[in-house]
Amino acid sequence: MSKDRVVKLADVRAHCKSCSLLQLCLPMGLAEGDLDKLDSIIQRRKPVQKGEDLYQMGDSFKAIYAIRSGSFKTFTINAEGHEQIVGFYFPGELMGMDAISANQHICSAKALETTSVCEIPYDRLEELSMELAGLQHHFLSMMSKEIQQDQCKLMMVAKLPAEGRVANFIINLSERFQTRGYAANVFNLSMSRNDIANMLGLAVETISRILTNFQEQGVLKVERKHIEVLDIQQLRRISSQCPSVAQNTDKSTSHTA
Amino acid sequence: MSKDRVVKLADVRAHCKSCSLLQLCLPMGLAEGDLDKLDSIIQRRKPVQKGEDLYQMGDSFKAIYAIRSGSFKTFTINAEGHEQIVGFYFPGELMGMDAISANQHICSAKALETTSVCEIPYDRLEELSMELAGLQHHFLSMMSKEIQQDQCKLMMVAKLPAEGRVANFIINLSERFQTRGYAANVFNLSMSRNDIANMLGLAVETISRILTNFQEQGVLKVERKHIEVLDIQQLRRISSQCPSVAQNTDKSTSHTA
DNA sequence: CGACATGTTGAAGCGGTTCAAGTAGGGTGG
DNA sequence: CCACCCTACTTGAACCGCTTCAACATGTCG
Repeated sequence: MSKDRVVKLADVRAHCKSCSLLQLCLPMGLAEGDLDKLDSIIQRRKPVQKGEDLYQMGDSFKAIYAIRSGSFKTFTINAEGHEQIVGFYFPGELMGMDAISANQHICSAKALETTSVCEIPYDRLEELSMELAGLQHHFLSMMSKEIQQDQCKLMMVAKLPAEGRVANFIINLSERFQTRGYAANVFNLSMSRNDIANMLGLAVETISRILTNFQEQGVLKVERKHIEVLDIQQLRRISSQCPSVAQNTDKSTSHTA
Repeated sequence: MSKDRVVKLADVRAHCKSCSLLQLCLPMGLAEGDLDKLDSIIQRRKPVQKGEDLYQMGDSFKAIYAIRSGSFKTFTINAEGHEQIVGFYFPGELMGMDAISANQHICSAKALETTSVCEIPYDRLEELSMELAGLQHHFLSMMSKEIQQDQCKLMMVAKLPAEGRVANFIINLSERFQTRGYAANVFNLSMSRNDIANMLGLAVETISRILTNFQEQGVLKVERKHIEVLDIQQLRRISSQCPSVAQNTDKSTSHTA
């Protein structure tokens, strides 16, 4: 579709080169020429409408997706038909990396709002990674970061009481928005209370009560989906306080260390 | 051990080519010649003693480690000095992939028993991956599998009640042992009850009680670290039963789907 | 507007934690 | 070899954080 010199004006803004997420997303750190190579394999999709699935559990794995705008939730459906949310994804983030191993998607991805994505055919990406060391490194790095973040979520859900989880969740969103150039202290939740509760392993009512508490304590201002962070320090305090639990200073296995 | 041509006798068994974990580990699917190339960059360490750290949180990232025998736990220490266990690792599995992104380890890895590892210098691995498509693909695949497994853990901890978590944990171990050619129904826990509790987000006492229950119900035979699985079907049933929770059939965001 | 989904608030119940006490291995030194 | 100690593990009972159930409030969309 790309012409060259003369015509592709309207086209341009859809390319990595002119994308504001360049520094976050897969092409980070690539030289100009290499960027073009990556750009050439990326396909753009029409926007995914709110509630629509980008891919579903069990779909064969064809591509990694980078989000340009909007947001997704990823989730699995278990035997009883219950949904378990795995994560939320925002602009500049990659989705689908969990599917490489099994060669099929193990989560579904549903748009939380009208969302646009770049589709990166995976076989082409592997090929190109053989050629561009920078691309390979950065892709591995993004997968590594995904591992890191999943492990953080695990620790949060395993160790923090309800308040801590919610505080942690808000801080995490705040930081991700900030990284993308949005305000750190004012933002909108694109996901429902139900989705938040589900991911954090809590009941919806608990989320509701905690948000109300935070508001009463002057930590947050909450109005439906609109969140304003008033006291980030306090949020951090709440999110890092373990219940009590001396539990494991671990003199156990460490008769050497 | 195998006597080969003439020379490298004692050496041979330490190489990928003759390693029984070949089909699980990083070199999976490589051709003979390529295998030698990978083999040439791998350094072998002397065994890590029980309780000794292979690496610690904050250490600069130099290498990925493949386990040859024994087991590790990985964990972080939070602000209050409490340990949070991230995972357990067994022969044929890779550790340290979470460190690529930050270029430093975000977990510590401690040997649960005397353990031997192969050290794979990461810069050499990236270089070699540029050359060998099969290696690149398989490495990405192993990272993808790590993501998958971390997400499974998250869902388990977020959704299952205590019994389900323990059942799930046992099944997971059983499957991993089986894949490695050990018995699926009889094995030893190299980690303490404390470590199990920690990873599952439960109290030690709860683990103890649940194991006792399982034994009384005839699902397991438990004797200290020795576990025998008597009724795997029942274990699966327990591990997949959500508490009650219709919670999220999600007619919500899906006014399209 | 009416209908349905989402979110909030209150009250009761329970699963799992916490606290407390006791048992049992495994290693060490006498 | 046994006595001892330390740690891991087990068991019981009280407590509490979160869930569940129920009712209501508020948006949102056909």
